[in-house]
Amino acid sequence: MEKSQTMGRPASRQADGKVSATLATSVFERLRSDILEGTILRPGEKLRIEALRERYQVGGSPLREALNRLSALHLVEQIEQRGFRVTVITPDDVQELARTRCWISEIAIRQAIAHGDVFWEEEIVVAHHRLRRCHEHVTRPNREWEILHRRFHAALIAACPSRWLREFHETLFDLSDRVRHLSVRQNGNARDVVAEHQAITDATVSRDAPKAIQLLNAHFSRTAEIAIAAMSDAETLGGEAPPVLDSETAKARALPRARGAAERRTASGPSFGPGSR
Amino acid sequence: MEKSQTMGRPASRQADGKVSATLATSVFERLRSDILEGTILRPGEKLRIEALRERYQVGGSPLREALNRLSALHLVEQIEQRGFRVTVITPDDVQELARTRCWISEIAIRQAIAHGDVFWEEEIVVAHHRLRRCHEHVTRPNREWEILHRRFHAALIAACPSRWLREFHETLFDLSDRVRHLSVRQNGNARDVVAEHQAITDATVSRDAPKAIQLLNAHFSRTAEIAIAAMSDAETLGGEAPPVLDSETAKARALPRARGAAERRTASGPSFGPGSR
DNA sequence: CGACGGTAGAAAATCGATAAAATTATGATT
DNA sequence: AATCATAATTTTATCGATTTTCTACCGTCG
Repeated sequence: MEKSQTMGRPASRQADGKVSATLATSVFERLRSDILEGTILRPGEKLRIEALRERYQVGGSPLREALNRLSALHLVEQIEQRGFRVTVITPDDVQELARTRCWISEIAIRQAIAHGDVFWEEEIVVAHHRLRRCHEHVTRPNREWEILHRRFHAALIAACPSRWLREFHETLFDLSDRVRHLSVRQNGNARDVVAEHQAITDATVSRDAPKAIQLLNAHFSRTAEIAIAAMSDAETLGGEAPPVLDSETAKARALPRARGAAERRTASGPSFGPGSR
Repeated sequence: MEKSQTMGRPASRQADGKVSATLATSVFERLRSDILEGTILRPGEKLRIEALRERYQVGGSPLREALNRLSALHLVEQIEQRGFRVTVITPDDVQELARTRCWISEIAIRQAIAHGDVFWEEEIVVAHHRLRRCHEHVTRPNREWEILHRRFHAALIAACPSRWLREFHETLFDLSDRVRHLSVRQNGNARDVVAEHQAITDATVSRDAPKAIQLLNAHFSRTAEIAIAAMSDAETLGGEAPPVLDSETAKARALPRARGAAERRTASGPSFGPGSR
């Protein structure tokens, strides 16, 4: 009987120091994390309020608020009157995303190099050091590495004086991160990421803007190439497969009244882009 | 007694063709519009759920969803546990915003010029023609002009192949538009906006990217300068009507105890936007 | 045999009542 | 006057009721 109070605002575990002040923000972050990770919430997946309420143990209100915020970041898409679903990604999107990243980061890194002080330089070095150390300790990229990787790229442009540019950069980083996670299974390690990051660090700290831009562009492009290759492999076909993910919809009905453990369909659905062909 | 149904989903006037499919989207658009206009919802203004419910005649749920979306666009800022308020703008923000706009639009217009086809060119010409015609018919900028102005700037970069860039552009346009409205009162018209738009159109359609970029940058910079000047004026004057940003803070400092009556101006008025057409 | 239309059920969207936690204002006390 | 306790307000959140919209199914008709 841990559910003593029937309704009203539940106790917010603020003393925890881990959970956010509001449930809406908390579930926003958890959803975001799960979408970026790509293992639980896959592209195209329908996000039914009831199911999410069950999974995240929150009410509908904070859940909807979180989904609305996520839709502004393009991590979920909302179709009016038809609810939310995880945003679908096509190879074209990945290409477009990578190009946009190059453009945005070019400006951002140029501005950062122009405005950055000594502290900024040091922060980059530290961030890169931590990232590399993490790479040495654990072979497979893990959650710790993900965080450090994000921090490193943020540190590079931290001195960019435009908060909007920094934010756009972060938004694009999120989307790319998600793409990378979705395609990392096939990816062996024919890529020396550590060396790439080292080179980027060196060029940036030594204020060589053209070099840093060139290295970053290559970095992003390579990531995109790997992802696109992985997506094509997964679909096992050529051409633009329309991202219509309806496999679950087909088998969703048929249970008018019995839905006790019927939420399991997300567990076994392996298809990344259950190709229409 | 027109309120026969007591609760549940209210009738969405979809047949109207004007109101959005969901109340959340509808109130989102109305809030956005009111914030951009700047006359009703002023910078720094506290957005109390109860008051907004009254004003927009909606429940708390769609209202919170709308506010969450708006906070992702930086039109309102949310402080956890302390609610929402209209985002405050400082002269520094305006400067930063203008610079970012220049950077983003530089890439966008360059890409648009590189990828645009004949149809894109024609759309620009049409958009500009409509904007100019509106200028001739009505002296003072009105809602119609605002829409056409927005469409014109969107048309310029419509051929940019990156949807993210187009969206960033629009976000920044919104914020700038808001700044402009807040500072347009002082501004006489020592500025030939029609000529500026004409020059931008000509340069773009004739595919002269450097020229178009230079003109756009000047266009944005001029807007920012006027706004910053107006903001300084307003601050020194300290009047009531001028766009004193952060009015709440000033008010709180002046009269720490009398805030009951001041908040009531929004009571049960007829929803301001009668002829939104 | 496939397009069409009606219908049932599921899901989305919304409101109102309720409630707890947090913030802010108020008052009392030293 | 500064400080702490208390009251009022606001924010955040749950739940259940309710209505609209969507979707799938099913039988009919061309």
